[in-house]
Amino acid sequence: MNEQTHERVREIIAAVPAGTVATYGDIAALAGLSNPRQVGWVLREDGFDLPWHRIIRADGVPASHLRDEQLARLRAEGVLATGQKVDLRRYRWEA
DNA sequence: TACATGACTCTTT
DNA sequence: CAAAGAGCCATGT
Repeated sequence: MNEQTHERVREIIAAVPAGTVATYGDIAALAGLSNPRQVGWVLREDGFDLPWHRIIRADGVPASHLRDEQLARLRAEGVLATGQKVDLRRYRWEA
């Protein structure tokens, strides 16, 4: 993994404002990555000090193993979810 | 080098 | 609306 790219991903995620969400694909595109899976990789390896709960899948559902925790944190920021899906049209962050 | 795994996404059934 | 398949790329064994 490229160091610069890695840092760029971290910066972008850190820049996502509270009360909004972004998809893995969004972050990947902004960071210049072709594959969204790389974003997930960065978060898994080095995302403990980042607002990881604001990063969700393209269908509005958070990663399965973090689903509950993420939805809880988002709800606390004012991001409401229908069932397990967040309304991207309303909360999606745009750079 | 080859194969499996995973915080993904898109298209087609 | 749910499920399946195919791309995708970094890592670990």
